[in-house]
Amino acid sequence: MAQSERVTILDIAQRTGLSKGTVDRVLHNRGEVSKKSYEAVMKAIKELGYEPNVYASLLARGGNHLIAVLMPGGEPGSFWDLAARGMQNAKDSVLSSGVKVEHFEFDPTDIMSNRDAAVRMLDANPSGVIMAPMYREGTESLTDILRERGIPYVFIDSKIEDSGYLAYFGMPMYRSGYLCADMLTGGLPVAEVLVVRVQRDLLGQSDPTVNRRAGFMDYMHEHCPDCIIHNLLVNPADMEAGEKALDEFFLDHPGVHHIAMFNSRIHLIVPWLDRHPQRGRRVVGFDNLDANIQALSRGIVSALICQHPDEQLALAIQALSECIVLGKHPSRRDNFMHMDILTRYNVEYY
Amino acid sequence: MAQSERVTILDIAQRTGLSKGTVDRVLHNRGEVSKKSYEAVMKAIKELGYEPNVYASLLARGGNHLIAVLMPGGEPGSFWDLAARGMQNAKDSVLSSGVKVEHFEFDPTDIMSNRDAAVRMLDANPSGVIMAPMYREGTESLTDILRERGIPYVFIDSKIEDSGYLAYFGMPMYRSGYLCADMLTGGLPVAEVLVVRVQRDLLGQSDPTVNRRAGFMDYMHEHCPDCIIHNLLVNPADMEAGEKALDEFFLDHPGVHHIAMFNSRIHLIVPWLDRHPQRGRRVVGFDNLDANIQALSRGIVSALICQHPDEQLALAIQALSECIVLGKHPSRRDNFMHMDILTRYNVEYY
DNA sequence: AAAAATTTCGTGCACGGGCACGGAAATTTT
DNA sequence: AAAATTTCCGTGCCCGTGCACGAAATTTTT
Repeated sequence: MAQSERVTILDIAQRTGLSKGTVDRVLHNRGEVSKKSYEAVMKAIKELGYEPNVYASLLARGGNHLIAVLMPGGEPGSFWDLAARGMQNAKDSVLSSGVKVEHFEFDPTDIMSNRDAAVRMLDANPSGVIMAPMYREGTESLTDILRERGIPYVFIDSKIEDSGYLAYFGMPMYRSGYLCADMLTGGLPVAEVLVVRVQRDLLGQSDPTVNRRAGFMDYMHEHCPDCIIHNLLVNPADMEAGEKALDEFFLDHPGVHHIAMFNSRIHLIVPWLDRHPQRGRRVVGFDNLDANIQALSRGIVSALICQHPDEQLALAIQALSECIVLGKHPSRRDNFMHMDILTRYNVEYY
Repeated sequence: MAQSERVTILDIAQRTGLSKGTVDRVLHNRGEVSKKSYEAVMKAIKELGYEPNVYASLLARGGNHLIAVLMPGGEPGSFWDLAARGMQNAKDSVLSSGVKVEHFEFDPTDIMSNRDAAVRMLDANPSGVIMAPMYREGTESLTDILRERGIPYVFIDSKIEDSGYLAYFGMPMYRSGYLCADMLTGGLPVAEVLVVRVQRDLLGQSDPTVNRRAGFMDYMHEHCPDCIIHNLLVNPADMEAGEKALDEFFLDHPGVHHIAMFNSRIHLIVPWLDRHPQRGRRVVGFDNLDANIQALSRGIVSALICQHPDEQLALAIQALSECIVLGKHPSRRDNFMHMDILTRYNVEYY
């Protein structure tokens, strides 16, 4: 049974004439080993092809690791709530590896809340961190600390360049805008489309949908150069005014039947679309929020482009946990999630 | 630190006034336990919420389990090859749980080859089996043996009813046909469509695409009742004749611009489409074979509906491994995979 | 050269569960 | 009721690694 002949720490202790304690010390290069025996052990490890037994290791350590997730909270059914759900699922799968996961929420509109959450997180002394960067300087000073302490961190949703992040999981934003345009027009010439956008008044916060918008515009220029692209700004906090604006717009432009939105809030205009079914013949939005899904299966929304915030979290947790427990580095640093196209006919098995 | 209070076998031994040996016996219901103490232990397990420590368990047992995968082999890039790739990936993730995965290939067109692979597989004495049922009786006699030996098995791709399978992972075939029709027509009325089908001459083998075809037809009846649906049979082994048939067909029906196929072989007609770009304005097929993907990104094929054979395998292996190692049963027995819609604009991040 | 300080190393227990062996308790037989 | 079974159960060692503690070896100091 050559296969069951596992090389253990004792084998290499015996081979070198040292004790398992010493071998252990070099394995974790935790010092207190003479150069001579260090090299002897390394040589024996190579020769015998030693590989540590993960189980024994986890058993002994008691596996008390913590992965801290620093990302916004959100109302039930919102984008970040979906992400949180994915986190919950992934939790169990790594719990058996002795890794716990804790969510440090903050208010995405409040920079102080972000700082506060970061401090609380550091106090918890995590072995790894997952974060959604929202404010550049805040994130940078945090990553400085993490790098200093040797704590690996991964970005989700968006990333900040040039820091030593372990991995990034997100969506190709530009490409998603391109795809959105294709889904909206069906590849056929369209005379006019309406893009509904959401007012942003948050200083210092970057708008992640700008790239998406760029992709959308480029597609239109390339495939539909004569199309008129209307824009309508809407305030999510005051949809009454928003609906009034829609009424007015369609009074002036009765020929528009194609509507798109670049963020996850397409559901905001669903009540209005419900009352004006002839207006939105083709409606495309983003993200599988509960409200969006519902509108999709009712046929109000034609298609949703989804990026699996839950899967992002799951993969991030997975990768980070492997790094912490097994010391493995992810095979790819930048991971672009695939974009799923959802229609009312494939949504039910989603 | 209430959180680090793991409930161990000794805790429940103490609680019941018994010893860990006895507790162990009931955990693996290996008998030699009086009814009274059996129930006491079970009660304590419930109350304390005991969960076995996988690592300790694997450490002690030496964790030598084998999952046998009984499914067809295939040329590189083919459907079953994709599945095999998914298997390879999943392999690593369970290897760390002490579970090995072995692929027992067979020739899907040869029933004897199937039998042969099944015998070889049984000889390997697996702890769990994953199989793609192709021949009804062969599969049934195999599952009889497995059930007798208490070996759990899961079906992928298609399933055979009424046997004690642990789980099933596959695609909702009917629904996929429905979706195919929607993607082909774009929800708009179409006058004529062409369905290219593949000749089957394999006796005793069931055609998994019949349900897909039914879904397609139902959609057309409901949304496009006036559409004429043409059928063309093609022999994959003789595409020269097939292309001639296509030439003839379009001579008679120059108004057809919508083409669909119900299996993964849309790539067969791609060379022909290449030479007749005006014919297939809208072409829809299934499955992310390399050849199909290529045709998609070149714009020859408009959309592919994909079912992730690789993900099927990954999930199946995952579920089976959890059952073997942890004794957990999957939360859902029949798992319909979601269907992904691929266009040339979202394919690159797939 | 002896004492002190420092570096290097070995020993032994812990982690949680599997399992064999033998002994105690309950049951059956004589 | 004592002996022989049978049923049931407890003890103890093992899996391979982590880590604390203290001892041995080496170097530095007096």
